[in-house]
Amino acid sequence: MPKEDAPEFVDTITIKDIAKALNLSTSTVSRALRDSYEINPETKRLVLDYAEKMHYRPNPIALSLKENRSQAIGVIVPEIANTYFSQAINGIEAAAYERGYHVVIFQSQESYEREVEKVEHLAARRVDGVLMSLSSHTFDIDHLKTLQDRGMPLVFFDRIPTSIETHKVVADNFGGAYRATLHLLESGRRRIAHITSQPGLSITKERLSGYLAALKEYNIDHDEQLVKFCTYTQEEVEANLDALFSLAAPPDGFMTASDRLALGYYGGLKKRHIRIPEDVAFVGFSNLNVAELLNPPMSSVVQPAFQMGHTAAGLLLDLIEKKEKFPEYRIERLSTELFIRESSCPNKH
Amino acid sequence: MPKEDAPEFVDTITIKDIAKALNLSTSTVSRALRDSYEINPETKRLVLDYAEKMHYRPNPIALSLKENRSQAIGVIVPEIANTYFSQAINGIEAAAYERGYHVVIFQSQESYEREVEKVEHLAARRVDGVLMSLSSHTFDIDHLKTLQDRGMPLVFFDRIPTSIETHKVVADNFGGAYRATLHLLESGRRRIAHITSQPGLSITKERLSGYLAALKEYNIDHDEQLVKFCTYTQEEVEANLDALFSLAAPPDGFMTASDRLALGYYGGLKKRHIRIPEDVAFVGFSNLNVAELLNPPMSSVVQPAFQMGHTAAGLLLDLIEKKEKFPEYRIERLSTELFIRESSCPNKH
DNA sequence: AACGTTATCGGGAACGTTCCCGATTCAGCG
DNA sequence: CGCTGAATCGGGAACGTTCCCGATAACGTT
Repeated sequence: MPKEDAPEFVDTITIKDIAKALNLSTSTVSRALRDSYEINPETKRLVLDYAEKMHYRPNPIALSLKENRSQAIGVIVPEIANTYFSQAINGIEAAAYERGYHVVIFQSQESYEREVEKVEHLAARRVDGVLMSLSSHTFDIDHLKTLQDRGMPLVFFDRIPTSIETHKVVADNFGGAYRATLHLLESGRRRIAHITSQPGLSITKERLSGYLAALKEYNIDHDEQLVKFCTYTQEEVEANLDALFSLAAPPDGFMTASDRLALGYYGGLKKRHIRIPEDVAFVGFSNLNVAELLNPPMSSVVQPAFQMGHTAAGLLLDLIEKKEKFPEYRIERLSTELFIRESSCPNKH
Repeated sequence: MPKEDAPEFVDTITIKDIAKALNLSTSTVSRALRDSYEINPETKRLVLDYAEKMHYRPNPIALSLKENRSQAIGVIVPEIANTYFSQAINGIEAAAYERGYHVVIFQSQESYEREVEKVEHLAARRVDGVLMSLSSHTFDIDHLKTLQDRGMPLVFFDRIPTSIETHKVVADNFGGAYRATLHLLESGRRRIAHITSQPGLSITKERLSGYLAALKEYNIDHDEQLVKFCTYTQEEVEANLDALFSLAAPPDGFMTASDRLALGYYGGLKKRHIRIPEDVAFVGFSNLNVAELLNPPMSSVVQPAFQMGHTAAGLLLDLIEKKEKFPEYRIERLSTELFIRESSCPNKH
């Protein structure tokens, strides 16, 4: 629907204006600006000086139209207001910046519909590639398959799908969960609850496996009542805590996935006056920079978020610039680190 | 530097392809797609069906080139990995989304040079408007003045400049600081340190005024040794704490601005085993969602970050769409809220 | 029968840039 | 002296879309 409002007259100068002013052709100006060898040095100077004086800036939109690329990569994350993702985005931005690309950030808000929508948008905007971390409600990934089939370079990080062939960057979720659980077991806990995200997500499965592997090491059977798959509402936190603590054998340890869940349950436990670490030991899977300042300081498995974003973006840019003839898709697994703090220490005194 | 690599063949269909396939002209197809009255309903159906079948999506880049606008607004914030800003961005995204705009996010990383660079980029990319929060090292704002002079709609939020006339959205920094300081005074503290950001920033000045106004209420003179202007390094935290606690009369209360500073000094105090609130009472100026889980729970002045982003984006879009003939620039001041928690309570027992 | 209307469509310019083809000049060569 | 070939520049198409201006036919009106 065309509006009748006049276009903004951001007094921007074009190559055509320069040509007219200097009595040259647009081709000559264009070549002078790109420092082509077939332009007289004097003419070059003339053009360059005038362009400088008039603050000429090439129009990237015209470029995009011509070259069919935008020098921009799209990023879709579940939410920005999450320590892990904002750190990862920092890494992405750094990598993109180093190689002359822009970053366009979208949020799926953990919603499948929003995600599909954002993917459509990015495709329409002709970004040169897409970096994704799946929403927790995404079970069907046809939208991403067709995106890739259409030739769009695609790289996943953190929350990756299993059924798409491309580069993927993940943290060592298995190892992190394994060591965290083992740590709880070593400190004498035997009823360890695992609070995690949607069962469909890759990270959920890997962390669950790590958790189970540690239990097996201690010959402890998998009690399904101790594993809670969560969305992110507060009511759910309460309901799950109710369920857990009305068990005949309530949990004496918590191993939670993600920043959000860790905080939600940390708060939930404190509200119920369940003491940490006396009553239950607690390890989060989190990138919070305030873990140490919490009450008590929270043990947690930390992912190399910045690094993950950086590598993911690097891989995507390689794909875009076809550094490799036959992209042998690989999966980068970056190691996690377990920080042990008071929340999981054996009772003091 | 043109590369010889073949352009991606994202098999995307254009209006020209449809025209060729249906033996029509591009004009007809274009009009059919826009549901023009002067196109035969049958032809319309034909075109629409074919377009649907072939997944036709208009090329926004071509549109941008023609209309000289991008349906996108640019946002420049000091950093994304900051609770306040990521919340504000959420608000911006929501408002933009409601009105059919995209959001392109850039970080200045608290650096003046980066900020100038990002502003240049946004101008070159022909965003339809810019939303800004100044970096802490930005003292000269000529880059923004010329941006505005060139006709780019511009709205500031949070960290606003004084010498540019446009819409601005801020929190009630004065009121927040005033109430926070008053609260500390009421609980008996008399040597209240104020830790704040760079003196050049608007928010710094306003919060300082609030702090001073509260002191005046209690007839307490302004002791400049108690006010620390900070950048954000850890060494600085230590140095400032050293200075403060080697005073003849060390502080018995802290009123800090920003998430970063609050956390830095909270941690610094704890590391020195200075007890909160016994030795010093503490109030932060922060949007941390974990304030309650800290040790001890941290009192803080909370800004309506989401709301601020939302209104700022709304004002910008009004400006872009020229809803108002003569934009009477105004400054929206949203109220802050003081949450009192244990960190500033009078000694218990 | 000549003309105005209406409905329906096509041609082509324009947005800013690059690039393929030429076109012109002029020095130097045989 | 005519030809080759650098050196230097211009014309115009193309990217995908919209829109102004016509063009054509089939009508209905006097």
